[in-house]
Amino acid sequence: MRTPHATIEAPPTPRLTGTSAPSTAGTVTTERAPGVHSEPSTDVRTKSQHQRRKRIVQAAAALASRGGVEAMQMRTVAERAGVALGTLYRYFPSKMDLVVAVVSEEIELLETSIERRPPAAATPAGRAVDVLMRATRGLMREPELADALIRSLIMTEVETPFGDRMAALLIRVAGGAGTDGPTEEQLALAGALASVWVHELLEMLRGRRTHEQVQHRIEIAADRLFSDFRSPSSTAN
Amino acid sequence: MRTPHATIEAPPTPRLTGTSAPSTAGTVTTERAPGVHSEPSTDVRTKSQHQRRKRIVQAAAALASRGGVEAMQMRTVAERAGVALGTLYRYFPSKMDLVVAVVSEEIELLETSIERRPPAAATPAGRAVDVLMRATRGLMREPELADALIRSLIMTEVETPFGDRMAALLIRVAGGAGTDGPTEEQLALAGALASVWVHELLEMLRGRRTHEQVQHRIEIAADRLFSDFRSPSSTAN
DNA sequence: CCAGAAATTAGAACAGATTACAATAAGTGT
DNA sequence: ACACTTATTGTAATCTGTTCTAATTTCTGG
Repeated sequence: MRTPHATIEAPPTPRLTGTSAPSTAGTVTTERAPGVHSEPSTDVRTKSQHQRRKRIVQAAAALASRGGVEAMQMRTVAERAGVALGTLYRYFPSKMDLVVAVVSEEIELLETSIERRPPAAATPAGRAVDVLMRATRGLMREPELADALIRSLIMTEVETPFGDRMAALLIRVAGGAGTDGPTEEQLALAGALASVWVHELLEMLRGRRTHEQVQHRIEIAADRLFSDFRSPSSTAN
Repeated sequence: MRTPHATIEAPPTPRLTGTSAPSTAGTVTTERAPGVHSEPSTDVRTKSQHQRRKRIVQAAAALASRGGVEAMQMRTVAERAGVALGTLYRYFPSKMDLVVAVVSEEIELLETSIERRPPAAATPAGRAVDVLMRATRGLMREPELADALIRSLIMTEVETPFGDRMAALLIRVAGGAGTDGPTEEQLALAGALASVWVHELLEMLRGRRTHEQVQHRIEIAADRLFSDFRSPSSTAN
């Protein structure tokens, strides 16, 4: 038998030598290595490891853009990235971890895009819808990839900053968080909207919704969920 | 290469001989066999097929209750159900189909339970929360199973009556549908609540939410989403 | 009860993810 | 430069879902 998942010691290096860990955002295998102090964050042993990781994620994304997860086979990824299969597994303990890494990049792209051109709608709900639909369009440009990513994210044991991250983003654009961060309730509502979005996205990927239907449904949900979010004025803190 | 999934002809028998199909609710392989007339519903060739199917689903559920999907291996299921691997695959073209079948049973149980003891809360939202939390408790009795099922459902290519079914149930208990069925908007709202529930359930399974937190979040969402559902009175049709 | 159609079976075969391992290359501290 | 720890590489092996096949059994309609 074999360990199904989780509870693996630490990523690549993190032994007591305090050397490093190639992984940056991925490799979130559910358990922290006990006794191992902090994490020098993006602390990678060498630059070549950074690049190696990058090559891997890149190769993975490229492959996934084509035939989806199916096409993104570990052997192929390793080959394309120019690393040995074992190495690939050292960086990403499972295919899911790799997928998560790919997604993380996508989200970062979205966040950047939002910063560059913030949603302009008048109401908090409107702005939230804006963001979600922008994300939707972005993802739907590569349906195979989107499908693979979304599903994998939902499936995985791996820590998924996804929902929380999207929720935080929504609160931000809706203009919700006071100086001491968002309310419990706001988090709940934003989280709810995020999960509705994910669900609609999945339905769209399954071909059971058109872009319009998705937008409509998200609008309906957003209107209700974000109705008493702070209006665009009253920036009291 | 091999066909990844979907678009398989018809379940077990459905050729032109109009014989039958062992499968009852599962086996939703994304495509109907073209040209094949209606479906005599629960029309199974023989009773033994009914039983065989039952044994299979039963075995699958039992296994999943233990180690989750991981433990529910096709070979093992076949063995436990006392059928050949090939037969298992004839009944359920893929593991997902089998999982769907297992879930269907669970949902049926819930529906029955709801009928037997309808939610008593005063508001539509309250009743919806009642139902969802009851479902949650039921599922959480077998965490491994629940986890396996929920995830698999989200992952699969297979038709998932899940969301829609739960949405329908919610509308029913909330007292929403007029004679000509629920509104588009009601469907959207109930669907939204259902997806929030699924998400929270997942988070709970991941150990990131307590039962209370889930309830709280669902209440918050339900209050907003079901606020203008028909009040408990005015049963005009 | 017989002939043909469909189902079931046992078991081999295949595919892709994951693991194991021995040999070699790199990086580090002194 | 040396000894030592950690990474990387190749490659074989393992595990599990899925497919295939030939032989056998079960049905169904006369």
